[in-house]
Amino acid sequence: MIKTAIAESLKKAIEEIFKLSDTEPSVVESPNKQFGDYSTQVAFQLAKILKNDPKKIASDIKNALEYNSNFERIEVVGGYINFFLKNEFYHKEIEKVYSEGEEFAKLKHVSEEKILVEYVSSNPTGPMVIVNGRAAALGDSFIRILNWRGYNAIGEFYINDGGNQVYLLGLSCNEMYKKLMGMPYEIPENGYHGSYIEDFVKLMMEKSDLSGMDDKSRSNYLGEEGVRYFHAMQIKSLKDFGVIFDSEIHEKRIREEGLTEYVIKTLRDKNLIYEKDGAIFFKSTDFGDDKDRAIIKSDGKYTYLLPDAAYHEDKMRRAFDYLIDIFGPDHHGYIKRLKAIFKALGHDPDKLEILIHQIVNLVNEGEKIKMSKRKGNIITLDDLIDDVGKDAARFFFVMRKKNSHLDFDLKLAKEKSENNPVFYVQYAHARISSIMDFAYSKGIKLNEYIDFSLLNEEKEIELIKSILLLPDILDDAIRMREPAVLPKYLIDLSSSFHSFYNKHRVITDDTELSMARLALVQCVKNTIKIGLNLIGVDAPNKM
RNA sequence: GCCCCUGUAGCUCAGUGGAUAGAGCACCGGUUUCCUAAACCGGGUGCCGCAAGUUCAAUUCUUGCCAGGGGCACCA
Repeated sequence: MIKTAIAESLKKAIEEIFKLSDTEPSVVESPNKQFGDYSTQVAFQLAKILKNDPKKIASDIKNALEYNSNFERIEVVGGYINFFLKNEFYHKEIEKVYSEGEEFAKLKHVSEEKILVEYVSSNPTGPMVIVNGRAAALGDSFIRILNWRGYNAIGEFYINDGGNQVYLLGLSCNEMYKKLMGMPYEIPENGYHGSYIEDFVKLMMEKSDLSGMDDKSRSNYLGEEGVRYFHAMQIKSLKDFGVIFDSEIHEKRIREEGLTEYVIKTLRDKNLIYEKDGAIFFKSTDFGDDKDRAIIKSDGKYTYLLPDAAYHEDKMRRAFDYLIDIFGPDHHGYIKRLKAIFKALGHDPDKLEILIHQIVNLVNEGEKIKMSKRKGNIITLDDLIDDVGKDAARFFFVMRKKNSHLDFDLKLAKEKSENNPVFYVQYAHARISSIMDFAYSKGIKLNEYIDFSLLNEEKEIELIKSILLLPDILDDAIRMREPAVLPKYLIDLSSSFHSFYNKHRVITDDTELSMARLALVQCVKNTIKIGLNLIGVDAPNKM
């Protein structure tokens, strides 16, 4: 917010002196204290346009700016303009933050746009695995941040309960049933092999009499029931992970409502499909794809793309203005064809944004754990939560940028308590709670007049600066679609706090100063709590 | 063969056109009669994978190459 204010006044000054209206001056935090609090290199950019010495331009701008009472002074070094802010500026700002309390940095209605974020959407054929946890943490945090900053976003889970995998799940379960009954069996190669299949079938054998059914009806039955069972299991895991979806959409419903037929008809009317070898192909190459994609197989069954296209049609019919899909790395090749068919259906492809996150490797004792869903040796999200806790898991998943290949070291995470950043941040919060309790026991309360101008120590100003960054950080997270900036910020903020704490006492004999400092750490506490909540991590008062 | 991601300190990673490239961990030393020592303070490391190009300015953008990971269906 400070940056944009400075940028605004720069823009004004530039307009005045040089009659240039379309410059967007970038203001950055100074890399070094000797260069002030903020600085801009706009003079370098203007040098080219104005064909003049950046030094001269910088000092001209400086002269036009000096009326601003927020600045202690403005210095020109080379072509850089460095801003030194008065402490009074920070006092005013922290007072505002203080009055906002736990609503700090929260905005109302910056946009009327309805945003739909689809994420996780794992097949209901087994438990949640680790990589789903990454998608869940990423999507949920992103939605929370969007809404905190005044956007209108909801999260949705798409349940693939209408396609081939339901059939395969049924087959696999039926073969498992036969195995458990001591009959000859053969689990299909591309079927599901995990021990969770056995658990499920055993449960079903207790619940109902499967022996009276023939293979086909038993297979169908187990497939249908299995999808329900595993979906419920997944939703439960996500809930334990702090992720709750605003909406769930069933592929089955999409099919039943005739949306798939609508897609076929629309594409046929536009002459965008053709038959080849008994299958129906969509001309995705017309939209930049590498090759045309089958939407109906020669056996008459739909490929994944067709109902998914219908699902996206459904999203648009529900009057969303902007769609974001968060997919795993194995779906990157799918982006082109999905966007292609989305466009073919008459929608603006710029309204559909697809984000890809990278894989998660589990590492233990320095060795990667090889997992194979097919072979059934998987580690589930539940296992991870049991192992390292929800808070650590969520913090870690979000801490890395989505494009990084995340190595999740289980052993380290388990024994982590001493070097785990999530504890570092939570500890700062708990520590402040403790200070509040102490202050209360000394009869100091916060609801009286606070004189923030008493805060002039270097550590105090640094702490205020750090607090004031939150709105910018959240907007960065949104702009870059990268919640990762938030945990990083919280670590920095906590570090500033711990450093302040070790140098200065909050509660002293000086009541006025004690109150000002108490109010300051209250702001830190609120900021940490807000930040942690936005990534789904608890902010404990005691540790 | 084609496509995607990554390559920065011993390790894990920030840094999405600007000043001397930064944190944490690990390692060594110091700090507690005092609000939580899960903390703080001090100590040092870099052909920013390589090579060209664009630019006043490149770790950042472009291209090529090298290395690691992932993906290339009438699977989902």
